[in-house]
Amino acid sequence: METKNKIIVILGQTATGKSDYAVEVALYLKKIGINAEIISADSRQVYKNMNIGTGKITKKEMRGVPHHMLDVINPKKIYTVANYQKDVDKILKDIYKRGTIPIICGGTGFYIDAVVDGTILPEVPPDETLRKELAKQTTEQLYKTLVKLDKNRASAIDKNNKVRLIRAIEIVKTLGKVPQLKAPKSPFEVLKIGLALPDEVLKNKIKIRLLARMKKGMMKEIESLHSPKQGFGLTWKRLEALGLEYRYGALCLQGKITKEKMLEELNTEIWHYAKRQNTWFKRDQKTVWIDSREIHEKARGLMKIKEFLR
RNA sequence: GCGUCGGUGGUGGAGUGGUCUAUCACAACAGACUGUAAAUCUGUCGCCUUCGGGCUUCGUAGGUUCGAAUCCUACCCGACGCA
Repeated sequence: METKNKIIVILGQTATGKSDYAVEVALYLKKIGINAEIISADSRQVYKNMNIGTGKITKKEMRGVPHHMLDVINPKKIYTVANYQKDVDKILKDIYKRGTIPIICGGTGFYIDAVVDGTILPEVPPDETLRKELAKQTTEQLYKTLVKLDKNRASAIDKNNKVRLIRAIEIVKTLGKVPQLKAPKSPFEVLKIGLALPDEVLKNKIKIRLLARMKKGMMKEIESLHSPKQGFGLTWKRLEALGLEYRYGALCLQGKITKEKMLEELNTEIWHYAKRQNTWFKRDQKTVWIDSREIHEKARGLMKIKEFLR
């Protein structure tokens, strides 16, 4: 059995049941004599103390399967794809050394692909001072600047996308230009399994899940993240930047919106997020999609995985 | 019953004689994605289309006008006030 350089990816929109399925897969593999370890690919689950709002898997739910990339950093700090890529590369090396198989499981497509495709990101760390300076300018000015500095890159970025414009300028300032993102041959052999649900079913699941999270104490969690005594003392601004439940929860706790409004807006925002995820995932046509409600579909996924590892 | 205000596209809400299929926001749908990616950004959004354009909309029915979502009349509906 050759597992070196093989990666199983389990992806899908939020609320499709990825985490559970990943554990199922790992347990199944164990039964047929293969040890697997799960690597989370979730841009928010990397943060400590963000559990309910991110739907982080619990120790019990892991059922003894090793999990990585959960709770790796203080939510005050900004963690990026580049950090993720480096951390996971290391974990992958260890996993292969142990002779086990990695299962990358999560909904952050950008993170998954950065690892799996071996994307070469420009070696330019964020420069907060420069960013603050540039942020003062209008997008129009920034766009003009970028056109002057790197016409190629400018043509690929929408002139209204301030975040991207700033980052591009930041790269140009140290590298001279934004390097071509070569599509290097992926160092890995990858099987992507995608979990899917019909729109209406997913919308409903999102709704139910949000209410369940409220019951579990989501608001308390957000409140304590904000509190300097119990938690990390995250500013409201930071919480808002973390998005979805943290953003709207923070707005509600500040009294900027009512609880009803929060729940209503969150439902549509989470749905929007799910659709954005889908747009990303659809790009890779090789992904094997299964309906996560159907037991035989899940079994089909297991068979695909078994074949892949042969 | 009388009076006042109001009825605009899936929703909220502009527009008060021509440049109106009708600002804008939301929702809906599609898409982008080089260190914020749960973020950031774009497009479509009455109907038909051979993508040139064609056809029909602003409570309903009439009318005025070269021309009406916009003015007039009647009616219907809603809110408030007076009875």
